[in-house]
Amino acid sequence: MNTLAEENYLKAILKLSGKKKAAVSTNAIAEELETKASSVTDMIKKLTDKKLVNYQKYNGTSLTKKGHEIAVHIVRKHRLWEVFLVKKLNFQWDEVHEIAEQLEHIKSPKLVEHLDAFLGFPQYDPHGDPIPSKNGDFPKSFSAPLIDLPEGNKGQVVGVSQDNPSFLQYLDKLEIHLGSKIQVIEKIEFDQSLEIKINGKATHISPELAKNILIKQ
Amino acid sequence: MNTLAEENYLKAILKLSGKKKAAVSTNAIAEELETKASSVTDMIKKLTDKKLVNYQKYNGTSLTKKGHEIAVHIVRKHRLWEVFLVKKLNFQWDEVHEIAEQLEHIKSPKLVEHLDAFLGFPQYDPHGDPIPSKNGDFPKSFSAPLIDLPEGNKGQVVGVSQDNPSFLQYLDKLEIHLGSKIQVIEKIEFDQSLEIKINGKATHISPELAKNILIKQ
DNA sequence: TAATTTTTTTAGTCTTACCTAAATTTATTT
DNA sequence: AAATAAATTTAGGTAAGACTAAAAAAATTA
Repeated sequence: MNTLAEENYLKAILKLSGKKKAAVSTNAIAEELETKASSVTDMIKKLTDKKLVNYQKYNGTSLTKKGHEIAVHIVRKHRLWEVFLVKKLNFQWDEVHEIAEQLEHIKSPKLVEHLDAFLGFPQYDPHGDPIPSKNGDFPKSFSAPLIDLPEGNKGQVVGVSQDNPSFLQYLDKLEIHLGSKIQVIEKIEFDQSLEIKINGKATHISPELAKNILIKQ
Repeated sequence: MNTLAEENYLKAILKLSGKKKAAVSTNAIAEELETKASSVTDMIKKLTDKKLVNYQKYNGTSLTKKGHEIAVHIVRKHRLWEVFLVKKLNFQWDEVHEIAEQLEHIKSPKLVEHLDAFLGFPQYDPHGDPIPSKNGDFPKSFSAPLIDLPEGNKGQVVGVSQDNPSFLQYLDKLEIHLGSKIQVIEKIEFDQSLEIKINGKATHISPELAKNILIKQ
């Protein structure tokens, strides 16, 4: 069994290595976990001993098969709990991340499977992120950042690529939710900002925002 | 905010001190938490500094008002989660204690209140134990151990005073559940065992069992 | 390529929460 | 009341996981 700290390291490495499973730098992990590089080196050595990561001095860290499985399972729990909080306990989508950070570490395989069934085997969490199955498979999702949508095209919001509350609250204010239909009216070349139409209303949004909204056409 | 270890100590002291809020011995705490007396002394000093317990060398430990509040709140969370696991996730009553031991430490006041509402503000957990309110008040319950019921009398099972799985599974086997009606046919003076009638069937049970079944007449 | 900067690792500490062994206090017997 | 036993505390140590400061390696710049 793994400690809370170990689980958080595995999760951070998964997040940073992305789909290509690239090696992750010590500094990147330190920044992600808001800790110091020296602490990361210590922990990485421990995870290496447990065969959860591959590590060579000065050369970055990647997850082993076992480490990857564990990390994905934590993500599964995190996202299932988020669905529970929003769908069953009526939380807002910007309130659930922190609580799910705690709940994801509860250890009981049976609990996860019962929760999954209770929620009706959801495929996406309240932010549109895919929920891995029991076996670690992610549902396929075809989406792209709003900023890549060509001028004139329409699409539907299927996810967001951040979960910090201020970002999510701003989306709420703009009345942009999962399922909202957005049309790109104009792409301003000067600063990459966008003129969009949402719920019939025209709005102007920054490229920073548009990068973090995921669209399915 | 308190650590997991601190919370477990407060909970243990609450459990051991009972309704009279009696001072609890160092050894009793050590046994309850399966640790050593010297470790208990260490932690009690820390809790004293935080003004969560009253402690005088060689004279036992009791909870302060603040310590009592925290401990009761943990019990509240534990029991609400047990209700959730049994009522919503279809767990058996002997499976939930361990998982609730983890869930009770999740820190989010809003989560507890939303969960309480979601469950319909239950007053008792799946073992018949009273769930303290948000303010720490326990619902009144009039119950007594089955062993104290006089010969011939009938009563209804409203609770159990243990939650270890082997005890609960044995009750299931005997078809004794919350709400079951029991009549004491005969009290055997020799070994304090009981002849009882449950669901029309006569059964013989040990005094050890009868002490841990709570009855309302 | 040499010098400088950045990244990473090592070495040595700190705190939490546990431990064992020994000392001390309290309780129980004789 | 003295002797013994039991309970409790103190003293000193350990492992996990963090830290700072210094050393070493790698990357970048001049």
